[in-house]
Amino acid sequence: MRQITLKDIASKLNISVTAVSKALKGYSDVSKSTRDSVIAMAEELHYTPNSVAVNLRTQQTKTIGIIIPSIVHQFFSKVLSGIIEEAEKKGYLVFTLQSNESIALEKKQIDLLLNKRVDGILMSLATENNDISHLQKVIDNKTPLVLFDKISKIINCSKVVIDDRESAYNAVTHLIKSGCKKISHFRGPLNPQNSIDRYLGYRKALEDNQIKYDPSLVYTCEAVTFEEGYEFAKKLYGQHKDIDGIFAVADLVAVGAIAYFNEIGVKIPNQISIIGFSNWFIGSVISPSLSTVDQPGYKMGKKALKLLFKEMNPKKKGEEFIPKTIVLPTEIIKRNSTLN
Amino acid sequence: MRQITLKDIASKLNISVTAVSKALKGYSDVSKSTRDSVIAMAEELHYTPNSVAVNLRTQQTKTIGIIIPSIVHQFFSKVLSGIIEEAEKKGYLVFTLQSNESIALEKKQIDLLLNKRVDGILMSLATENNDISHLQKVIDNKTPLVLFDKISKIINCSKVVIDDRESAYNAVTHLIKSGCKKISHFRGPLNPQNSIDRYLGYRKALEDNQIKYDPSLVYTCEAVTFEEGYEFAKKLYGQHKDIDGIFAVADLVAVGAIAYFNEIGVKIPNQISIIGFSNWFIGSVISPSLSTVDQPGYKMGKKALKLLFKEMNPKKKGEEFIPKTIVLPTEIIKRNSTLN
DNA sequence: GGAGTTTTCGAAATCGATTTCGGTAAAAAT
DNA sequence: ATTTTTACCGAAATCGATTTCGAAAACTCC
Repeated sequence: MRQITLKDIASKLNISVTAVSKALKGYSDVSKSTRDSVIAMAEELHYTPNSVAVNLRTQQTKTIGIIIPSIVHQFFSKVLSGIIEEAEKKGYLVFTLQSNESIALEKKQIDLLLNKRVDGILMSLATENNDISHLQKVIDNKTPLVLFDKISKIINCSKVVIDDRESAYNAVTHLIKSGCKKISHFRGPLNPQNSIDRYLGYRKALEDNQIKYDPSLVYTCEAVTFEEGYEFAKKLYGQHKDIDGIFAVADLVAVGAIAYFNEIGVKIPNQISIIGFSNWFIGSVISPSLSTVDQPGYKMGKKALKLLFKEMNPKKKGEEFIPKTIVLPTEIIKRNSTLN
Repeated sequence: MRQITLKDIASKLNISVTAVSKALKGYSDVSKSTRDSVIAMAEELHYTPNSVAVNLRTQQTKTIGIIIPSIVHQFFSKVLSGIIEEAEKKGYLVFTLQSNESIALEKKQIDLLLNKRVDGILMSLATENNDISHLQKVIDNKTPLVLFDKISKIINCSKVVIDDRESAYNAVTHLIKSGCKKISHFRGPLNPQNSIDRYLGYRKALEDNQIKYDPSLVYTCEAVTFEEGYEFAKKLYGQHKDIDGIFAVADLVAVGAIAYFNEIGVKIPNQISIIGFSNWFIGSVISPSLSTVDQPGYKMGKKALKLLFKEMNPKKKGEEFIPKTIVLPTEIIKRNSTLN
């Protein structure tokens, strides 16, 4: 049983394929009687247009591609979810790919998507990396591209981000306002812009509040895991019994630290306050619940897609598109791991 | 700047489109010299075949569709991740859609995927529901279909599942072996087969160990949330101070219960043992860490895809495909919320 | 009734790649 | 020298839908 085509309908009704196509698309140069019979026959045979053929003809596929470092990840899955839902509403389907933090994979995946002739591409980059030849390729290809969250500053395209520096600044300021005097930072890897910015926000907040920066209070999480949070909490507390605040680059790390302090009986937030980053679900169900910075994933996905659509369908045809960067606001979520 | 086509290469070299196509596809009836010049020119112009055209010609799109109830969900995102990676290796891209537990959306999405002429569809159903007309439509359409995890028994297609009944049986048996005498069950909603089976496994385990079933010890979680776990733990403990074991339909519910007992100072696992289901990440980082049943999401995704490919590419053409059901083994993960 | 207008229709081109089939020229065989 | 084989090439059909353009048919109007 093959798929029903226009030809099938045409031959059943003894008219031309042209007439059938026009009838179904509501052209004015078909008589009401043929239109009705065509529609009836299409209904009867359960005709659905072959989008592959339509795509070839119309030169657009009504699909977009998205590449994210990882799918099994609260934040990215939220972004993904937002994008897919929004795209579906506008009649677009989404190819999802995960780069697993590998630039080589990213390059391959870009090629796959371009081969599929997607109408646009959304990306969050693997790691902050200067090799952006594959991104340039997308742009040279005239395929609309929007980067979000983990972006590259040197590529000229639309972007949706949060202000990591300011968000971190606010988080640390919250610690200071609640009375912390000696604040440690469990930072992220050295390369990604996000973790650099959060680190810089941490330093700025100290500076603005006349707290001397002490490098021995900064630990670098390479993998950004629960275990790192736990281990660094242990190390930190071993060396600095008077520590009273920790700003972690991610909730998972913060949760690891909380686990350690719970274990050894250090009271949170009374003795040590802890604040994380991203607002993962886990932070809301542990004890004490974790104060954190809410990173609006779902919204980011929707915004990124909106930007992409704008670029895909310019108001005036042929108009040069001007890339735009949207900075989404974040919000401090005050829970029980910090004092008010 | 348009995409480069075979025509472009042909006209540059003053040969026919046919020759170019053949050269690139390694046909034997092209001379080495023309082949070389074609390949060189293709390289130079950065030619990539237009897969839309190829798809139309070859009548397959090298894409598959997947519909899951939710993306922002540990288990489903793991399945999704497994599927996408495996598909990519075989040269297929994946359209991801989420049904949000809505049958109406599921129907629309099926239509979308069929319109796109995907080569196969993978699904985990919204809720156990007897309306499977849309699934039948897929099968009538001769599009390969594989269901996983949340399946429908009445539809005749391949499936990948775990044995919920047996897994639950093992979980409850673990509680009993570790000394529990009065065991409560926080079950899932009444309709889904999964939660029915887990409930049945619970009853069977009690029965096989001569423990009388007491309906007042069973609570029904409608939304399967942390909050429900918390509330039911409170209710349960209010009425049955001598309760010593809880089997929760999902880790989230179990974690909610643990939160309550931690709050009121009831010792886990000494006074009450708790076991969950699914092995979500969260269970490994709370205190006490949660014993649970590991549900192999990543593996399930890969198996489901493998089955789908088998149906998509039968060894002998025209051979009738015989649906197959794979039951994946689960494993009890013993952590600190139960005694050994 | 003839000129002009409107309605309705379909052949053909197009999108880009693939593949069949027939044909020409050169090389090999007789 | 003639036939046969081999190597190489390209026109055309195909996949399914869309759209342009020309033409036929029906109708209006004086």
